[in-house]
Amino acid sequence: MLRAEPPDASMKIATWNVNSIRQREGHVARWLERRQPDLLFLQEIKCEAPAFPALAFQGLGYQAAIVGQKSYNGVAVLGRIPFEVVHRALPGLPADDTQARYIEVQAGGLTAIGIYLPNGNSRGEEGFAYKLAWMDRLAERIEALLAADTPLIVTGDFNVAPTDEDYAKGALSPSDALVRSETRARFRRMLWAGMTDAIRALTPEGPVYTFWDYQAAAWERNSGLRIDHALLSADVAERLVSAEPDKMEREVQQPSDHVPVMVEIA
DNA sequence: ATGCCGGGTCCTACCCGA
Repeated sequence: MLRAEPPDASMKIATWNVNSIRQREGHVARWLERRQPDLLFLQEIKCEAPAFPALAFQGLGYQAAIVGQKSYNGVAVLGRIPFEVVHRALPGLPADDTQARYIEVQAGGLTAIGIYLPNGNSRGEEGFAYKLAWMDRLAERIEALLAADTPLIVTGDFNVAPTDEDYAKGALSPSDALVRSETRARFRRMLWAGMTDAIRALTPEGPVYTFWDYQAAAWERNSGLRIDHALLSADVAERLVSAEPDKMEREVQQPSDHVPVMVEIA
């Protein structure tokens, strides 16, 4: 007689904005071998699916699902556990929106969403309005899943520094789309809906950056931002063991400007 | 106030990032 599947003993879920997967294939492969995540969400792969080096990752035991786009954006997930893709675009966006920024999967008893949230600094107020609308749709998606008691993690490049502790002095203008009050209000809406900011749950104070600009010696001056996040539903947050950026990846040759962030769930 | 660097692409100046 088969017993019901017990919850997975432990899961490691990571996110990484790689700033071109073709430039960072080796970095990702080495990181998979070193850190062994169960799921790794990627952002800014900057290519369509046929150009994604899926075979290289398959050789390391990881299957890929790709939501590609030429030149800009593009997200993917690599998994060493079985997963099923359930959405390849954020529900509620206009049908003619072709920007590749969202992937939703079911894996290990969870719903896991990887996002590349619009930056909002390009194309003036129109670009900022696009960011805010995207955040409204994301909050609605989260609220719908929570209303159905779905164990949930939403992770990725949010392009939001939630508080003034989340960016180095001088790293951003107060009018930047990453810190504007309208942006932060929408991030808070996701927290108020019931999501836990995993990094801040374990490190309530002080700088915990995930991004350092290539320019102006930002890494050397530790002029960073905390904009890559993992938000957890309450039942998942109860199982939270660790949530940290891997700063070693900013030291390597030709790094991404973002480092990976990994969450471990008991 | 702008560029700094580093991706991308109609391959070469320009767009985008945060």
